[in-house]
Amino acid sequence: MLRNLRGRFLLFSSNATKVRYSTCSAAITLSDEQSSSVSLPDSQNIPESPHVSVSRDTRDYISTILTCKNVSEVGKIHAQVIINGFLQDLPVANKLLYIYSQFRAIAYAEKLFDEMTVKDSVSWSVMVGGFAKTKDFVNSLRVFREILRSSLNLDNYTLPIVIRVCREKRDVVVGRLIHEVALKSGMDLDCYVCAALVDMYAKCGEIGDACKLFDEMPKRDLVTWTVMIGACADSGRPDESWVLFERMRNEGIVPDRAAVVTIVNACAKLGTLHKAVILHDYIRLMNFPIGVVLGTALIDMHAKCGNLDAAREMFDSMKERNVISWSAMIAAYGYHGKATMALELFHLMVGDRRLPPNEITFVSLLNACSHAGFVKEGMEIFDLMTKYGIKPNVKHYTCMIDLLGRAGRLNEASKMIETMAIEKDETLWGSFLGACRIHKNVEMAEKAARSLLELQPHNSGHYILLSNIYANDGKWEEVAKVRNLMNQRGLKKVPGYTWIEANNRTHRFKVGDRTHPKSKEIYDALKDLTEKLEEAGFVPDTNFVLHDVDEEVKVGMLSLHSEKLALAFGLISTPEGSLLRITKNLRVCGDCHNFFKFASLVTRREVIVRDANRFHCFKEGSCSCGDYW
DNA sequence: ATAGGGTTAG
Repeated sequence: MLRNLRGRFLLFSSNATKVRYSTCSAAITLSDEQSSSVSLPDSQNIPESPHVSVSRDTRDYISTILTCKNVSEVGKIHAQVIINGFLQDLPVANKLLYIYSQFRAIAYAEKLFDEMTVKDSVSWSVMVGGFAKTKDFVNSLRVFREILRSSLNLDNYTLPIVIRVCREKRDVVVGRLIHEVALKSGMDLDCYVCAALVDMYAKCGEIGDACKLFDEMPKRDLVTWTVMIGACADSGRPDESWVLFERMRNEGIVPDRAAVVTIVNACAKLGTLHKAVILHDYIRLMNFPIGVVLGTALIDMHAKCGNLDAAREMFDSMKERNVISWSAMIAAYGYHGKATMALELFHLMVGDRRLPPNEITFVSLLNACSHAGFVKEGMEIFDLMTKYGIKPNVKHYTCMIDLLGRAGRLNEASKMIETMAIEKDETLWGSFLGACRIHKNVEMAEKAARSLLELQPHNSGHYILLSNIYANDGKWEEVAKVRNLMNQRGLKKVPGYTWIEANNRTHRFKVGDRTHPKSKEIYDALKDLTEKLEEAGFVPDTNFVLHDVDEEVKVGMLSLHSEKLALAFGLISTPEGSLLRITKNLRVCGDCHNFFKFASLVTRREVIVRDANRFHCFKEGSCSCGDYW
């Protein structure tokens, strides 16, 4: 029978290559040997010859194919389909194609596809999807191009696949081309296609196109809303995610788990504690089962909204945790300045739990060490990476440069940069430059700045940093040069903003802001506070003012920093002794950091400041970061 | 018969 089958099979594959022949005959051999272990209708009655076929209908075959647990089982059915002459039956053949591609057995699918004498748009679509599933984007798009060249019509099933391929490749040029082709074809694009397009544009950074398409859609379903909510969060507008989520629910659409995870993620980016509380209450109310993914998202949200205890509570309550959950919790301790807890958790993870860490776990850990000034521990962790088979990438090196640099070990940091065997990026040089600034090393700073301006000539932050360094060194000519260069290139300083939550509302301040209705009271309170702090020993650090002006003017400018205005506002508009939560889009400057320390002592207030990438918890005159700001 | 969205760093 085996010979019989193989011979029959070869008739169907006259153009088969040697490799293809061997793979397929192997499948048939396997299925033959295992026939007794697979339960199939009529399995005892496999005919000796295809001509004495016991006829089974299309639906029978399809449901049998769907019960297959692996490729060899499919191969067995495949053989029967051939024997009984059902390969001409398109639904059956397409289902076989589909199941092969689901098992990522793309070679089998391809061979079957080549053998099919009749194909329809489903067959082609399944092939496009099969290649996409195995991340073979080149072939996926190749098959799609063949569809375009053929007389087949485009359909709403193939389009989402290829659009997704463009998303994965971050190829908005091809993505837009496909969009245009689809529009020109005159077909109606359904929700699947539009959702895929919105997502593709958003992930490629073309948020304008994503919004436009979303607004113009006649109908939006849950996935479309979810995609748009995520798109807003990814493009730095998590406040809009929140609004969209409410709008969606007002339209009567009930979120599912993926939608909830998306909004939790947006809320993490938003960083507002009261919204985090509302959202978690809502999730509890709706009785959403909290699995690994949602649980991990909630850990991250609570931590980034400043509630480390709630994050830990979530972590402890989870029945199942993966590397991502552990890494999220380790990272949370890290940016809250609790390096000891981060290290402890890591040792529990790799010790008792025997869970292998990944490269992100190590970024989180190294970051924890640099935030807390744990130089020795950081270096140990860095060495440990290789033992887990993880090669340090540029992010790990950046943490190390940060760690060494902040600790004042600029020579070691510099040596590390020189000897590392990987390509250096702007974040790495930026880290080094920041350290040079803290420790006022002009020569090293110049070297870093040169590399930086070469890599990113349009990032104004680098120019500011360099001119600050020159200014602090009294090199006013150099300051002017850098400033001119910035102006020539049409660059502006990124504005610094500070937000503070008070009475469930968020208030925003910028330098010297006078737009707030309570402006007068804020400035009075700030003046009053500054006097008290100076009595307690606070000395303004004018190193953090750029301009070539008198000391007195510099002090005046320092006092206008947005974080100080926000602090003053918080003090007068919240009950005495209550915790203050402040967010800044850039890094808090050294003078403000010191100011907040004194303020926490004098006002007996705990202040949590979340800046560009870290939390600073000020309490009784000190900060959780131990001044490794 | 074939299709779209969700978790950790920077």
